Amino acid sequence: MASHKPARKSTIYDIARATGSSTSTVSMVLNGTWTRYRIKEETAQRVLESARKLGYNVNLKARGLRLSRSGLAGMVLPHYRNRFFAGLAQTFEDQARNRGLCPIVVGTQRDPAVEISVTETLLAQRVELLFIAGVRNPAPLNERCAAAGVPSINLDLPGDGAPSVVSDNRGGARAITDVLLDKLLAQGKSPHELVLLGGIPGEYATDSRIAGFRDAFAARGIEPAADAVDSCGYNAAAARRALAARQAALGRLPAGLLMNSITAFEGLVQFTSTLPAEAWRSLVVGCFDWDPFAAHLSFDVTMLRQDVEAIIAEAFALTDAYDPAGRSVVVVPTRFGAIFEEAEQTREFDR
Amino acid sequence: MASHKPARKSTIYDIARATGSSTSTVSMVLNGTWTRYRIKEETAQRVLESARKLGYNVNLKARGLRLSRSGLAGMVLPHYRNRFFAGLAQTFEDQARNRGLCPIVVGTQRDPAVEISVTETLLAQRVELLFIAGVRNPAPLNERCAAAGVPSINLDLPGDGAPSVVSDNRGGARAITDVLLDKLLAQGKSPHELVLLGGIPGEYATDSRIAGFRDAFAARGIEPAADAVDSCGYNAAAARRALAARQAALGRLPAGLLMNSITAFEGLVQFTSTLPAEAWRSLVVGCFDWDPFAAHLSFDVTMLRQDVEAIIAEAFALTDAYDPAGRSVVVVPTRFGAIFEEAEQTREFDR
DNA sequence: CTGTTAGCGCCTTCAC
DNA sequence: GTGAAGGCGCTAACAG
Repeated sequence: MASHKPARKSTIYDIARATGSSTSTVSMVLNGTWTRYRIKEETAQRVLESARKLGYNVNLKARGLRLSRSGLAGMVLPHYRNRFFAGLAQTFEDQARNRGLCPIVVGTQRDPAVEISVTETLLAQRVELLFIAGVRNPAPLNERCAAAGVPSINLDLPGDGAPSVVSDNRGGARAITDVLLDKLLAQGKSPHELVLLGGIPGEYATDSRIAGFRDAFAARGIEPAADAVDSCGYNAAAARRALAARQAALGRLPAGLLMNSITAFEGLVQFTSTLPAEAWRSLVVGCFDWDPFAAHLSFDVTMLRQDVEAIIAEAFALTDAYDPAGRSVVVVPTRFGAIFEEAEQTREFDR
Repeated sequence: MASHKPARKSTIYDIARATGSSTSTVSMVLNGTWTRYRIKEETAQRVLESARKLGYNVNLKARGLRLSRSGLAGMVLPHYRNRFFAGLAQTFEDQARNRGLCPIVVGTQRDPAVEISVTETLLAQRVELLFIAGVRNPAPLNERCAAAGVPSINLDLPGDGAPSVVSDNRGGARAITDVLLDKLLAQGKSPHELVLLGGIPGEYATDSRIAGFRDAFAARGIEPAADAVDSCGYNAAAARRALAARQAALGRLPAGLLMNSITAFEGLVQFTSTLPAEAWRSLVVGCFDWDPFAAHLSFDVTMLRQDVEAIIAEAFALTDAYDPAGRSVVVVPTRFGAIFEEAEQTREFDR
């Protein structure tokens, strides 16, 4: 029974010929609109069966061409290597499918050239909407989408080129800083020991987090140390270097550390792994973003989690009532919790 | 300058009209084939400029329809939450782009119904090839691809429905078991203490790993303990339960543990975190798959890494010389190394 | 050197 | 109830 016809897929013409009916009849039956056109039940059955027998599969390109609707939903992100982006991709796929769209997500490696070319390809595929996450500068992408009349939404960073949905970085930073300050005080340490490490100066998320960090101090009528904020970049190596510098200057590590990304946190872990336990045992640590294993390291670490479900849901909502001229910014709360709570959540995620 | 025409994208007709030339001229110019047809330089420039001005963007659906080539490459996988799948996705995207294809990867959550529907959607989009990873049973998917005349390749599991490329699970298991046995002996412990935990009986990867595990023992003229292999499933909760049972029966944990997945390893970490350090401090642990943070837990753990680059490269090679009747299986070596080596590799991955 | 034309596979009005 | 016809945007002959 091996069908030896891999060359050409069967079309509605084939099945029209096979059933002795016309293409429009076949089309109607296949689209379920046949009841409205009172096509004979029997004809419909014949068509359906023939379609199955011929291994028919709609050509969405042709349909899309005709209907000028592709049924595609696009998303670009830098990579899948942290919980935030992996979660965004996952959730996007689920929600897109629920809406009858075919999700197509592409990683760009934070390379602006790739970002552009991917966007253009997606546009050329006629995606019906595009979500953009983790891009340094979304403006050129938004612009191309606008020119093509395709709604684009920026995730996790606001842009002037399109509506965006962002997490509440400032509020989250405020909350986690509060926790760390309390822990520090409980240890009898000075609030001035608390340091915010990592991120990029001028970048939206970093700036918001710095503001939240300061908010927490201000609420207590105090100020962070003059050198409390070091936006040394997001990666592990940079964090290691920054920590080494502090250690050299201070003769030890600061008592409290708020790391601006899971990769910066990784740098901390790498750095301390070269040190005796006494050097870091009682550190008070916080981190933006999270990782299931990080919860089990020998640190007292509080991790912040972004609500990817809410972010994607808001983004879809924005496309539903898309205003090409609108520059709205929707803010979604961040959540944080004890490390074991986070670990629990991981577990259920992976059945 | 806000273009208020989001409704209709411009087509080659628009630009033909604008430049007073014909659609074929425009098409040739836009496709770069115009030199071959000796179209006047000046005309070409005029077309190009007009295209830019009108914000023209090819409709790949129409082109695909005409050429019956979509330029799309598809991949399905369960999720992005471990290094293996995230790496596969990443590498696939890179290599697909290098070949001038637009990668489209979709997560299925290991839900067979989703797997089927995603495959059909991808086929309907006329992907030119489909890579299938982490599916319980690829046969129905392969079948649908074959019916549509689309090459499909199974990754990491062989199927009788299509060619496949798998990692050398048996060889890897053999190698890592050797390492663990040596460590155990160095501690003066019995090889019979070594346990292989996790995975699914009858599943290809699990079975190969069990075979490799036994190989390592056989090479030394010994045999694992009768209850050394416990294929309790892949998830953390199952591993926790299995460990609890061992602990109850033995009064302590076995001295050597080879975990069959990163999630099972997570179960081990969760379980030991409820125990005093003496209970696990000197455990000898190995793990299939890896995680940057896992390398920094308080365990002596050896992790196995699958070569995603090689897997994807082999898969593309198989599609190049695709034999629809072929059932070839390409085996790619696994690598493993000290935990710090792995950590190093992570770091460079994330710049 | 450039324009005309005929589809690619599908859907939808409009006759019959 | 069903068939014929037009066209979505593009490309590749084939004529000029």
